[in-house]
Amino acid sequence: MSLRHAVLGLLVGKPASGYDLMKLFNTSLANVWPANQSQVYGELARLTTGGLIDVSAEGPRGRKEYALTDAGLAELRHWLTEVEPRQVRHNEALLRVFFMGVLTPEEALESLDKLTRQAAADHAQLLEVQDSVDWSEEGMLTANGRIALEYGLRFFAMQEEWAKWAAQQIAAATTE
Amino acid sequence: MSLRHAVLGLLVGKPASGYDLMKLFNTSLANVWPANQSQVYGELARLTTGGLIDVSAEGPRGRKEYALTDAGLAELRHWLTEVEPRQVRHNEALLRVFFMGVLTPEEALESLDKLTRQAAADHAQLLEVQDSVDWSEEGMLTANGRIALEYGLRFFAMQEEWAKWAAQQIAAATTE
DNA sequence: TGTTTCATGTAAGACGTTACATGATTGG
DNA sequence: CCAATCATGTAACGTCTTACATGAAACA
Repeated sequence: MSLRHAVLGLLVGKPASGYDLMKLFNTSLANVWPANQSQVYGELARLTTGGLIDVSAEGPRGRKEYALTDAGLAELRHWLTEVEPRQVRHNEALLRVFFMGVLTPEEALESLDKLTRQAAADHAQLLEVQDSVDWSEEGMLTANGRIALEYGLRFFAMQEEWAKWAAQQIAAATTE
Repeated sequence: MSLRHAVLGLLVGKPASGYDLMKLFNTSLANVWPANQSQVYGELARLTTGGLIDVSAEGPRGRKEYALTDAGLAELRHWLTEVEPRQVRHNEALLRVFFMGVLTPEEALESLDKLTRQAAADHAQLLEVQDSVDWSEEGMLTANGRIALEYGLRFFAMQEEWAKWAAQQIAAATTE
């Protein structure tokens, strides 16, 4: 049920419409907690019913701006401090590695090479993000955004190194 | 739809019952592609209907052993070589970092410390797995299992380092 | 005036989780 | 004979994806 907390978190400090939130999900949270439009609008309705957010303003084209209520902030804080993070790792890349044995060594190497290139590309893209963001602005998303971004950088670097190493292992076992 | 491919992959070379598969999901694939009993039995029924697997033997207590058909192996190979991996990263730990700004610095440090300890514990657990597995046995799961395990080791090491670094950042920004 | 952007919502179906329900066989 | 293990299946519920449907306002 973390979508709920993603929405609450994005509303901290500044009211936003479903449309605004979608933009945030597609940019800031794209690599952290993806969500689509149906999900967001549905969650906004449920959060409103539950009293965790409310409509703070209405604008043109039926625009509704939602703001966090006290109960909403309390729920977010409760989740952050009291609720144990559940770590469900569905790692499709790893699943593919597990079954790489049904491929020929050539196919396996090709697929690891693809992974390496993908990781390198993702890494480069994050570096671009890092350069394009104005880190001088103060705010929760920029302060902790930098820390989250660093995670991404380290993650992709690790993935790239690992994929290269894995390819070496396969190559070594093949020529053996 | 990777559950399907996880099941197909586990059936490569050796028929197994739903019960057998559950054990594999809870051990080998626990950190790669978790699945529960309902899911597995449901998927076995669907794969049988689709002709990707078939009942190769029946045993006591209604035991049904399923084996991969040619079509099933072809589907697995197709998935591994032709289907683009979709990378949906729902990273709850990172989501929490994003919204850490609503916590006091003390609370934030506490939560990063918890992450550090968790990563260290996970790392240690994998090391135990590494030591307990008999790597001399030849087979797809052991060959590529070692590569997948290395991924886990590197991943947890990275996570631990990163969480420590993040705590330093927070601490530095606080005492500033 | 026409295109783009803003803006919200619903419906169908796939996928996943938890809990319930049942019973045979093995081993001590 | 009793407990543990083996073994399968269903039901209810919640979440996520994809697609459909609609229309107002801004801008060129």
